[in-house]
Amino acid sequence: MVKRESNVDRVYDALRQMAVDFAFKPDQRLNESALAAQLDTSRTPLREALNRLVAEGLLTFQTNRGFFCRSLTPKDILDLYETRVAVECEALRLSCSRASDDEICALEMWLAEAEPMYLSSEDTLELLTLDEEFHLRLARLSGNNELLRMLASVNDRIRYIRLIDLKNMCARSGGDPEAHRKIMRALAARDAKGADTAMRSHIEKRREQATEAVRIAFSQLYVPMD
Amino acid sequence: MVKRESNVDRVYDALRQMAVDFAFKPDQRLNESALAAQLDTSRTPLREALNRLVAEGLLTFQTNRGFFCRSLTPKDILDLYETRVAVECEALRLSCSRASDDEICALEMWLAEAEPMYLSSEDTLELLTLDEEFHLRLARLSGNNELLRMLASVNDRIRYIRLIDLKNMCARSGGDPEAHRKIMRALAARDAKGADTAMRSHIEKRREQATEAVRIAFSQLYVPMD
DNA sequence: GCATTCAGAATTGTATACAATTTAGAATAC
DNA sequence: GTATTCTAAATTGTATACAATTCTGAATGC
Repeated sequence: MVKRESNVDRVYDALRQMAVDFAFKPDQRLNESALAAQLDTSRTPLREALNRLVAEGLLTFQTNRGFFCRSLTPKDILDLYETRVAVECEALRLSCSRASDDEICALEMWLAEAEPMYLSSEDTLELLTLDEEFHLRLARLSGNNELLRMLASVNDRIRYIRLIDLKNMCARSGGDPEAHRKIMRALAARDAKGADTAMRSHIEKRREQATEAVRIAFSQLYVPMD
Repeated sequence: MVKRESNVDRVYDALRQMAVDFAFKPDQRLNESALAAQLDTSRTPLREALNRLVAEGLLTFQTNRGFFCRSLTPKDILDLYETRVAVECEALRLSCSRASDDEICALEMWLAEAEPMYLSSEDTLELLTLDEEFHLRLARLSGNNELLRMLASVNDRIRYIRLIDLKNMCARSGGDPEAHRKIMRALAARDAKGADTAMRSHIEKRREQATEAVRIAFSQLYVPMD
């Protein structure tokens, strides 16, 4: 057998993508043999990858019953949004005193370039990707890799929820394209307190809308024939 | 073969304990066959458990080379302490508005009971456990399970560093037993701002001392014959 | 001495086999 | 019709085998 690159990593990446991109339904049980066949590997490396995803919180596991797509209760969603606040606000605070003018300027330019797309795009998934990228780039300015890692992890876990939220937001165009600029202005002014306030209210607003969007989506599940 | 409980979980717990309790030296390569024999299992479930620990950040993995005990650079330590600030301060902020008087009272009583031990104990490991428990109990008052989980994860990863720190602190009795009470007083008064300040300065002081302690410990490595 | 080469040993990567357990569904009783 | 029991099928749990790769250390050349 000839091998050039890591198979487990490939399987892990593929599974992670599937989990994040809603290929599994909440609470769905994953069939190991079927998944292994689909990813052209055997159950041994597959299970190693699945175990990583359990540790990351994307899947759950029950002895003798297997791996399941993790579902989120409203409480879970609240907890995760609060965690986002903790991570992003602290990262922003650090960025205010650490990021160089050049780095801030570069992010402002990226934002200016992305904004037209953000305002015009019809593709909800693309919007979500843009939004996530802004927040990740912002967090990266803190220079703290752990905070960045945690933000990425939280993002992955609420991605499904945020997509529902954005779909809803597009429909009624209730988004606030100013929010990101406001955060950037405070950062550029090295105004840690103002940045904290702007970030908090931005995430909080998104959380409220997401909760509402999820409520609507759930209610629609009960009248699926329209 | 008769089985009553999960083997992978048992192996995972054992490995985690070993990793947290310094059974592996930094950057040490773990021998799968030896570990499997030691834990009385085979390599298949062992590797599943090891993969979980990689996802948690306690170990690292290199294709075709295996699993390694993760070592921490000074930068890593700084990042982790900053993450602690982010998580604990936000949890405390939430606790200030959410925790019931009864819960706060119960934690104050626990602290009062633990303090004599904290002041007198010679056992550094016991001190560390007490300190970790206070911080975890405090974070639990936020009602946010994700923040709690993250704090536990960070604690596990800097446990080795904190032990070095505490050993050093005991030697020169430079600890501040007032710090925890101060945080509790602000919490009881529902003073979110004061609590934030107290927590920040507490963790920051510990971080500085830990960095110093690690520096001393490292320097001692170069003169090991005394 | 120091670097390089190259078997052989040790170790990791993973497919497979089979035991243990759970699940699904038919048969039965009420 | 509903609940219960039981058997067969499906699925998970893990030990093992062997291929692929890396590591070790002796032999060689400079």
